[in-house]
This record gives sequence, C-alpha cells and structure tokens, in this order.
Amino acid sequence: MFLMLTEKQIRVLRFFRDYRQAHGISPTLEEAAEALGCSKITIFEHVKNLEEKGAVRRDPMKARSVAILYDPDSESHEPPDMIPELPIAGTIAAGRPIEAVEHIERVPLTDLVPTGDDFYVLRVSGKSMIEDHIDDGDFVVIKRQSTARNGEVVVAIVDDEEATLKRYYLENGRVRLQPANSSLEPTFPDRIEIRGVLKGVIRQFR
Amino acid sequence: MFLMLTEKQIRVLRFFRDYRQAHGISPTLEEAAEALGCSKITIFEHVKNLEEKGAVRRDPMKARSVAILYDPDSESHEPPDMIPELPIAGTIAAGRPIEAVEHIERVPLTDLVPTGDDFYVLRVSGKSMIEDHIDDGDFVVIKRQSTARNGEVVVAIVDDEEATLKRYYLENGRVRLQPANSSLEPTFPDRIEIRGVLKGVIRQFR
DNA sequence: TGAAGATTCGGGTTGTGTTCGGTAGAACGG
DNA sequence: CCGTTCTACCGAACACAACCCGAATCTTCA
Repeated sequence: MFLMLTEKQIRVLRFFRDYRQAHGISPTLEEAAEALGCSKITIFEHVKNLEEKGAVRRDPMKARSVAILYDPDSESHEPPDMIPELPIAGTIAAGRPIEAVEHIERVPLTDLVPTGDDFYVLRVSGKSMIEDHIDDGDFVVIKRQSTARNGEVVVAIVDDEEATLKRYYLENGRVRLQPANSSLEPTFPDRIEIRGVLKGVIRQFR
Repeated sequence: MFLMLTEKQIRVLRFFRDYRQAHGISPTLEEAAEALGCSKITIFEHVKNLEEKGAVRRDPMKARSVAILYDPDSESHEPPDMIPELPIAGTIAAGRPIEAVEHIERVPLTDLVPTGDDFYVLRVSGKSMIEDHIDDGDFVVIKRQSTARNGEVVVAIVDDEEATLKRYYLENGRVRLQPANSSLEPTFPDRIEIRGVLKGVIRQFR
C-alpha cells in the first residue's frame, strides 16, 4: 500500500512508531508534542488525519492507544496495481460479521459494478426515481441496448426531445414510462427510443 | 501504450519521477520549476497536459500529489490502465446528454468507488437505512476507521453484541445511533465500537 | 475525586496549487 | 504574407489544504 502522507504526518508517524518500539506503549500526545516541537493539539490533529488515511488506529478517549498500521519507511512503496479488489466482509445488521476475518472473500470491483464496452455511466439529476432509491447525484450504470423488458429501468429519449430515466412497461400496445415518485405522473410517449437499461447504481458519500 | 509527449513534457515527467524515487514524495511545483529553470505556472501547465494525456494523476488542490502513471524511459509499456474505466456520458433527466458523444469523459472505476487497503464491502440486510436510500441487498463500501463525525453513517459493534449500520451522533457526551427508518427508534448504546464509516453504495440490477 | 490525558472550539499562519490574463516564437495552409 | 494553431512561458492575485495554538471541556482510571 502506498499512502499519500505529508512531510509532517510522516514525522509524527515515525515518532509514534519509534516510541512504541522503545517503550512498548504509545506516547502521550504531550510527549509527542514536546519531541516534535509543537502543541499537543497539533499532534492530535496529525493523528486524526493519520487515522483517516488509515495509517494508525486508535481507541477514542483512551490514553496511549495509537496503534501503527503503516510504516512510512517500509519498502513496499510500489503503488499497487491492476484490477482493484475489495474484501467483502459479510452481511451487516445482525451478528458480528467483521469478526469473522477468516473467510473474507476478495471480490474484484468489476464483479460489483458491471463494466465493458457496452456500459456507460450517467449522473442522475432530480428525484424522479427516488422511490426506487435512486437519488439526486447518484451515478447509474447503463447497459447500451435498444429494447427492454417490462419493469426494467431505462434511459430513453422521449418524443425526440428529452432523455429520462424511468421504469418501462409495454401494455396494450403502448408504452408507459413510470417515474418512481408519487408526485409525478406516468407518461405515454408517442415516440420513444430506448438507449439503455439500468444495471447498477453507485453513490458516493463525503 | 505509447504517448505523444513533447520534449519538455518528457523532461518534466522525468523530474517528477526521479524526485519521487529519491524522496518518496512528489516535489512541489516550485521545486520542479527551479530545477527546470522556469516558473511554477509553466510547470503547472505541463503537469496539466501530462494529466490530460494520461501520464500522471493528481488530486486537485492537494500539495505534492502528482502520481506517475507512465514512465517515458521504460520500454515494455504494459498499459498501467488495467484499471477498468467507464465512460461518463453526462447528466440525465433533461437535455439529451447521450448525444453529446464529443467530450465523453472516461473515469476509472476507482474514482466512482473508493478502494484501497482500508476499505471493505458489506452487504446490507434489512431496511433500517431505507430513508437514506440504502436498500436491502445493497452493497456498502466502508472505510475502516474507529472514529466518526456527527451525521456520518457508521458500522458499529453495539454493546459487544450486534453489528449495525446507523447514523452516528455524539450529543451531550452520549452516542445516538439513528436508523433511517421512521418505524425504528434511535438507540443510545453504552458501549460502542466504530468499525468504519460509509463511503459508498453499490446496487446491482438483474 | 483528582489528575492525566484526550478532545473540542474557534481562532491564526503558511505553503502550494490554481486562475486570470497575457507574451513570444514556430509550424502550417491558403 | 497573413491568420491560425500550437507549445512554452510568466507575474500577480486568489483559494484552499496543511499546519499551528490557547483555553476550556470531557473521559478514564487509579
């Protein structure tokens, strides 16, 4: 792993590592502050940033609890590679899935998000699909195709005008485009051109 | 892959590569400017062009964040972009975004879904976060960390028992875990251990 | 309960990246 | 020969991340 740490962050990290090496326990923030010539608040912030970057782990409100997860001077500095994978750690809501570190499966990202030449991504604006839990700002992964099955969510050009994301139904020889928002009415377009169907949703936080 | 770079661009690229090799971190634009005998604005533009050509990658507005993707002096150019990419075709709901095939941006999948050693994925079971549009069966991308800011969605072990996904609030010295489902009540756990915070959601269709 | 230590609040300063609005020369086609 | 397009160049100002701190809480634990 290669972490983008700043000069100062590396120095703080080194100090915590070395102190831990020498004393078997983390230094206090004040000790670190004195050694590095700044205030403990500053150290606190460095440590917080280091934690956010995944270089250390702490127990909040616990003294001397900084654990080093990343050695800034270790060799394996080569930026990693190829198809990114994510460990899939189980199911959440009951049980303690994260404990079971044993059989963590690593799934390539491409198994979670469909990719390929006939896929593309659109950013959603508006809340017309909100009841299908597709929110303003989400990214939708679309498979390029010109037909759809009933009930699928499609990207369609309606009446040569507008591109929209709606549920598609073919009923009694006419097409109904159904938004997933009870304040919006379905439309029954004369001319409709399907550009693709929804295969995935991606949302980012923060 | 073979990139058409200009003489100057190659020199800039070499400098960034060598400095990174030597210092483990990117130089600042000013350092590069001095070394190459021109102003930092000039360097900035070179780097921008290098980024457009795919030779480097940056975090905008972040110091010393130039990562080299392409070595001008290495022979066998295995395209380092085994990173799957998706074309991002614009915004949907109005206009005709898909027509504008001109400036389709290709974004690496890793820009849409955060990845790295400190990320993992959980499958959501249940509807307790449904009003945040996280549905049963969705995958959530979690960043491993033991603290959270107010309002963030966290994975937490509550009272040494249960792992849940909830919104986190620290109020008056106690923690409130707020489900996003009006039929569920918030909980005020005595002991809580944060395992990570929500950074992304992925949903698959079909 | 008191002391040690961690954390928050609400500021401040500095280092870098970025934008704005230009100049100059080289290459090219009409 | 002129206009256009390209690369390379720059100073000044701005924007924002990183870094910094004192004082006042808050938490833990002996």
